[in-house]
This record gives sequence, C-alpha cells and structure tokens, in this order.
Amino acid sequence: MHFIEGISNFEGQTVNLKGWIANKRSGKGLFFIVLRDGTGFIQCIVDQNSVDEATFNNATKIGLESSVEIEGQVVKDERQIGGFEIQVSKLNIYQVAEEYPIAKKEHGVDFLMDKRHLWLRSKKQWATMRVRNKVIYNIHRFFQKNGFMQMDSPIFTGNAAEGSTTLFETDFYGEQAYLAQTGQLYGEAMAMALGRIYTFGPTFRAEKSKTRRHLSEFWMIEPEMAFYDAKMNMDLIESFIKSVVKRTIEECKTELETLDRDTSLLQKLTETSFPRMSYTDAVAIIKGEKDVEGRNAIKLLEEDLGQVKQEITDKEAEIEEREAKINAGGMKKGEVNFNRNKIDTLKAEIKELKEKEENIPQWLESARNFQFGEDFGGSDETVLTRLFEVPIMVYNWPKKIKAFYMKEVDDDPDFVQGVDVLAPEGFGEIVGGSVREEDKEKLIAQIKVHDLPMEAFEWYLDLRKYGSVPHAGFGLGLERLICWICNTKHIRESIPFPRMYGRLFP
RNA sequence: UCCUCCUUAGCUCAGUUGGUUAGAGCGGUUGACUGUUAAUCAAUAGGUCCCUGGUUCGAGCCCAGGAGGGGGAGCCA
Repeated sequence: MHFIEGISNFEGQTVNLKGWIANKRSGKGLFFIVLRDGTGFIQCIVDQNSVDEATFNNATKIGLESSVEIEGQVVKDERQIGGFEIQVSKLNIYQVAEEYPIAKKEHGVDFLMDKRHLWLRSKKQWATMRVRNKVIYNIHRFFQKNGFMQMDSPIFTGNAAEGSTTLFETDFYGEQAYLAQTGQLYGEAMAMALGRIYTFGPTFRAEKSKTRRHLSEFWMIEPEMAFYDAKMNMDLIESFIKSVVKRTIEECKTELETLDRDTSLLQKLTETSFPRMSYTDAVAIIKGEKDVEGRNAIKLLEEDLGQVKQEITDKEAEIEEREAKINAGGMKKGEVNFNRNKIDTLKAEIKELKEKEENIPQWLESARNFQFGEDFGGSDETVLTRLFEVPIMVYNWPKKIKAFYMKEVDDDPDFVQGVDVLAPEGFGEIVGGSVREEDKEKLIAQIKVHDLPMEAFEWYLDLRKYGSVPHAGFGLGLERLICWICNTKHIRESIPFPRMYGRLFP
C-alpha cells in the first residue's frame, strides 16, 4: 500500500493506492478519476485499451466518494497539480457510493454544517485540518524546545473564576460544577511547581455569540512562567507566534495554496518586530488623534469606504455587461455557464462589499466616539489593525475592564500590566496575557472589588503565601490562530466538529 | 437579550403589478465524445414554494403570528 503524499518517489513504478473518488470525468473509453486518500489528491487514468474488462466496468459504476483500491504506474505529467498521475492497471471497489450529497458546486453554510461529517472530505476542509495539525505540532514543538512543561488543567471546575454568566453548568455527583473557561489559575499553581508550563486543552464559553469568531468549545494554549515580567512575556509571545507561523507556512505550502492563501504578509511578520503600544496610544490612534508613520486610521478607513463604493459600482457594471452578452444570444452553452457562474460570484462579492459599505461608517462613528477607559470592540480592533501588516501588541490596560488577577502598572495604579495581541487582516485578538498580581493583600482587595467568592480562591491565595514570585502568562485561541494562518472567514471551519450557539450536531 | 437579513427541486438560486400548467444551472439517470481539470453535448426524471392563520374571485408574491438559519452588537480567544 502506498500513499499519494510522496508518490513522486515512485515515478515509473507500479503502486497500490486506497482511497475515495473525489472527482470523475469521462471520455470515450476513458475515465479521469481524481483519487483522494487523506494524504493528497491525484488524477488516475482508466483507459479501456490497457485494463481488463472488470476494471473498466468498475470504473463505469463508481460515483463520487465511492471507495476503491487502485493499482497503476506513476507517470510524470506537468499538467497535473501534483505533477504526477496514475496509469491505472487495476481498480477494485470497496463500496459504490450512491448520490453523494455534497456536489462539485458551492453550497450554503447550513447545508454544509449539517453534513460536516462529509464536508471534512472536501479539499479546503482537508487542507485546513492539515494546517490545524501542523499548528498544534509546532506549538508543542516551540514550548518543548524552550524548556516548558505541558500540563493539563481540569475541565470540571467548582467555582466560576471570572464570573458565572458565561459558564456551562453541569452536575458533578450532585454538586454544581462548571466546564472550565480557562485553566490559568491552575496553570499558575503548576508554574510554581515546575517553573515554566503550558496548558493545551478545550475551553468552554456559554456566551450566546453568533459571530464568525466565536465557538462554545474551543482549544486554548495557556503558558505560565515564574519570574517573568511584562517585557519577557511580550518577547515570548512574539517569538512564539513567529516560530509557529514560520514553520507552519513552510510545512503547509500545498495546503495553503489549496486555500488560496497569499502568505506574503505571514512571511513578512517572521522577520519584522511586532509594534508595541500602550492602551493610551492605541486609543489616540483609533480616535484619529495620532498618526502611525504618517498614516491616519480614520482617514484610511474613509478612503477604504470610497474604494468599496467604487468596487460595488464596477462589479454591478460587469454583471450588467455579462447579462447583456448572454441575452444577446449566439453564445455556446459552456460560455453561458461560465458567465452565469461569474455573475453568481460577483453577486456574492457585492453582498459582502455592501455589508462593508454599511459597516464602515458605523466603525468610524464608534471610533471617533471611543471613550477612554473602555474595552475595544471588534470594530475598534479593525480600525487599529488596519494600519499594520503584522500583529501588534497593546499593553497597560485600564484596571477596571480587566481581570482581577492582573498586576498594576508600577507608577499608575489605574492601569494593569495586561497585553493583547491583535492579528492583522481583520482577524483581531488572538492572544490575551498579563503579569499576575503576586501580592496577597492586593489580590484579596481585587477579589472583593470584583465581588467574587473569597472561599473559592483560598487555594489560589496560598500561591501568594508560600514563596510568591513575580510571574506572567498568556492565552492563545487555537482556532483564531488557524483562521488567521489559513485566511478562513468562519471559525467553525477551523475545528473538525464545531460546537457553537445553535449547533450541537453532527 | 437586542438589531438586521434569509427560507422556492437533492444543491445554488431566478420568479415582473397578486393572475391560467412553477423556472434555470449544478447534481441524478440514459446516451454521445480519446486528455478532461467544477469537462462538454443531447435527452430525461425530480416541487407540501418553511409552518399556521388572514385579506382576496384568485397568494410563491400582501398582512399577522410562529419555526429554522445567516451576519452583527454585547462578551471574549
């Protein structure tokens, strides 16, 4: 048995492949079959003249996603994507699949989500899952190579760590328990035992968010480091993201090509320092009061709006032009179809642009009226990151909008040493981190201010009682990182079986 | 919880001012074609127009309520 990945090593030899029919076209006495085996895709030629009758009959019978065993010779062919194809000598059927529901055409989201178990076989989903695998591997690799210990935090938790509104409740032998929304507090305990650790596990949020960047169940990586300060924390985040992105784009060239991902900006960030700015400066930039290298966030967005409007006009004109051509007649059927498909694509693009056209004025409005001291909304992130091509780090946040465990800025107790990393290209927040408060009394005061149940934090306060040290850490959302690397618009495509508000099956 | 959009063939969508028998492409089936890249060409089958009620001589289209879904706000990774 051979695999499509690495088939180039077998040029001229006979190989045995097992897989599924991803596509099939026919000519007279000839079938073109695209076989997929999980490792890749390859075209296989069944020529009536060079196979036995049983094989040719089998080739006639099989439809999309039928499972087969193919024996044939590996032949170099520049026309093919992988550069090789298989001249089939034998084809055996495992099972003939009848009327596979996912056609070689575009489908709606709802339909595809209902068929998620099958959708995973499609090329782009396949590519995304392969990138996901590499991202996970490279995350472990980075930490393991740098002396971190992987530790698992519990999924059942007895008390709400940061307020209970966003937690899933469950029954734990008659006691009320919650599914963890973060493993951080446990991570801190483990850092005091092992120095530098990272958790890598599922996290649960019961927010009723129906947006393209939220899941109810997602995977989070949370490193925690004893004796780290704010700068060390930011340095680590930066080298971590650079390492994972660099290795992943190197190791997933085919997959990212399949996803039509332009990797030039990802390439660029691996050799550029991430801009770092305080919350105060970031607010000035969002409000248009401060320029970055001569560019103004508000003005830039206004220009974008003009451009969007122009694009809509252009695309509408193109649709009319194509429709006129079709209506004029005398066009071959293939050409008509081509034009109709183009029109469909254009319509979808216009829909998206119109959404943008509607949103930008709202974003501008909200950016201009931004109240200092508030948290960034999704649109504020977009306005800010529009000025940059690489991730940016925003540090020193207002104390009242951040979690109770964050440590104050030394000379300004209204601010805390938190840091958020915002990805470019509109992907928004992918990392949130901070230096943790190590002083027991200050921590107790903060628990009171946030109105949290003190008894739930007895064990946590012990960490500040027995050998408390400065320490810091951060949390990274795996799916958001994958979306950014793959340029995936909806987070539900970055995880095999997404769990989100309104979606529990399949 | 709020705002907004959508629901017509297996799938993606048209459907004019409310008017006779509901439209296309893809997919399926049958046939044609020796190199296709979502192949192409011909023929063919395929409908509870989301549900309930209302207005009307007449509703896919108008009105009310409901269900399901998309996008967004809040919240966040």
